[in-house]
Amino acid sequence: MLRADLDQIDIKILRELQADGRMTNVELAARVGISAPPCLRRVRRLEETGIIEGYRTVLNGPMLGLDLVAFCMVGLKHQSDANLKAFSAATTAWPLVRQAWLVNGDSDFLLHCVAENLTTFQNFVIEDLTANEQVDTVRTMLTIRQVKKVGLVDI
Amino acid sequence: MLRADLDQIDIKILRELQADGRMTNVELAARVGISAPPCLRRVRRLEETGIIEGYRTVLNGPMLGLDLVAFCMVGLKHQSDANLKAFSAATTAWPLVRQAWLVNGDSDFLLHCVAENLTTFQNFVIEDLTANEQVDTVRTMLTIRQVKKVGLVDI
DNA sequence: GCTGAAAAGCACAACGG
DNA sequence: CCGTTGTGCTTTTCAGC
Repeated sequence: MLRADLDQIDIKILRELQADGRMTNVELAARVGISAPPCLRRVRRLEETGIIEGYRTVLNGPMLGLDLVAFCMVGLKHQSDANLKAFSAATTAWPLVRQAWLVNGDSDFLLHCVAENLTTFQNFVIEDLTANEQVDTVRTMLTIRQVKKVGLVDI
Repeated sequence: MLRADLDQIDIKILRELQADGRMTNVELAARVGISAPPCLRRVRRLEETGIIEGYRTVLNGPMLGLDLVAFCMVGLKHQSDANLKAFSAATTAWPLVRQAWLVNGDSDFLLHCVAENLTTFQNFVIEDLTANEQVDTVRTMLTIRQVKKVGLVDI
């Protein structure tokens, strides 16, 4: 199932659910203009085909004592497939790293990190990241504030 | 309400809801070990205090024809407060930009962008981003693949 | 494909421990 | 604070169109 197989009602459903993932099926059906049972069938199909990957609750980091968001650009010593896989596995194991991308350009990986404070983050960079045997260079961008916080796919 | 005011049951609730934001209250209550009504009261309190910011449905980008994820590091000509605000407003208006951070270091902003393909993205960079009167420098990192896709806050 | 009705399950409020 | 109870709504299935 690809975008070509979605009609306008499916697109509407995805838009509504992105904005409010806990909307009841009855309200969703009313918003997209069909009755509840076919609406639920459409949602289930979108889930089964994988277009809907899941439902997440978004938490407020600062209220939970997570005051630092940073991005790390990491360059590896060697870019062999085995090294890329080994470093990927390492990022998966580090709880500070919330998302990681393999990228092109100057560095090899971009890490999106969240930590309690600067001390926690620096300890991670020194003790885990730069200490990792795959890692050659680390450049860090500390965030001051998030100015756009959308996450909605524009469909 | 801060993290200090959360007990172990609240923490469990947040963990469960992060992983599955559409879990029913009955199932959530069973998982955290209390009955449904007090569980729902806790969830409502977490919502009202803002620790729970909202519920989102996560979609699969490639299945929707969004095959390109990139990060742009943008430097402004002048970093006055008015310029920062003007550029922040611009990022909000661009649908390709899904998240934007004000950062320290070499550049001023980091943009997380999603586009259909390289052509769409290059058009955005040339026609919107570098054409913006605030913008001085743009450095782009195209992603090859996402190796860690968590999003769960480690609490 | 959709609609409509019916049964099962859930959310939510009220009350008592 | 938690738990129990009860009501109304939602979900979900199963007909029929």
